[in-house]
Amino acid sequence: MMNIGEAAAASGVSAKMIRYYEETGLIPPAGRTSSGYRTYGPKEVQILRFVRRARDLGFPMEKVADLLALWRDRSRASADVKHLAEAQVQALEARIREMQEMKAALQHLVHSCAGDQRPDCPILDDLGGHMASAGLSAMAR
Amino acid sequence: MMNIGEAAAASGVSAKMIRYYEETGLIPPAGRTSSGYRTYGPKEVQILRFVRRARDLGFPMEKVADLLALWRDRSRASADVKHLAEAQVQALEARIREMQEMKAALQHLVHSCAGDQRPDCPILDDLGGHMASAGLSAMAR
DNA sequence: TATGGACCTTCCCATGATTGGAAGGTCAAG
DNA sequence: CTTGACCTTCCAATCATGGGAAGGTCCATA
Repeated sequence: MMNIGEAAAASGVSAKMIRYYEETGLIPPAGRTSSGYRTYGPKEVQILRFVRRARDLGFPMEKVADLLALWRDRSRASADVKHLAEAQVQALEARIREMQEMKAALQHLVHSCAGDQRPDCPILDDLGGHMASAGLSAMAR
Repeated sequence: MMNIGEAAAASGVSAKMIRYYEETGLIPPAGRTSSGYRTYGPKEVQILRFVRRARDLGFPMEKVADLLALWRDRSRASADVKHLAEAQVQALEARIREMQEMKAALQHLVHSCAGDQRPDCPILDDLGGHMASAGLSAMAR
């Protein structure tokens, strides 16, 4: 049995976040010693690592909760899990695409800027431009 | 002269955010009518559009403030602006790379999952795995 | 001129995930 | 027995944004 600090070190989740996950119900309340310290065993650490890894993979907390439920449910079909993961891949793809569009637009501006001592700068001209800038403005951020 | 609602419509920045930008000092305080309404002219709307566009391009607020300062400074060199924009391109590239790594890791898992009725699922196996998962865990999110 | 509705004002709250700190209790080693 | 490193709870801040309440203003129409 470990205390919260050891569990944090073993799982890669900070003690602060472990308490937060418990408070929000993502993970079940930890056991307590007679003096009130939280206790964690290997199983709990594994759950924490699960959460950590899923967060690393970009799953929002809500989806992590879904994954945890599937993980705990021995009878679930792997198709359910695969579906969640595929949705997450698509969410990542969408965000990547968005950011690539931003980058392309910005690079275009960078390339058209002399970058010397003169004050003329197409980048600022574009940013302050009088046109509606409808294209990029439509991008949800 | 427009009121805040008209300025919001003309700039694409919500009234809420206009007040917030003013409060945080990103933009100077707007003029007021005798009854306390904020007033905006074409110049102010242009500034708001500038902010909006820069945010669309992924600039964090802090960098937007830098860009605004350069914009207002008639004597600045275009190199300064270009430098900021290049840094932003690199920041975007780094984030894109991170997310592509996440996506690749997740796709790898998806491909190795049968996705049928059986409960065996490499995705969950990996997430809860006993290994340290050092590689991806090192990725800052 | 009164009234209604669409606007404005300020103020507070919530989000999501995380970090920080203060005040106080506990544990283990010296 | 003291010291320092841990633990506990509670409260606050972050960042950019949205939601809403309570109250004032503006304007068109009845």
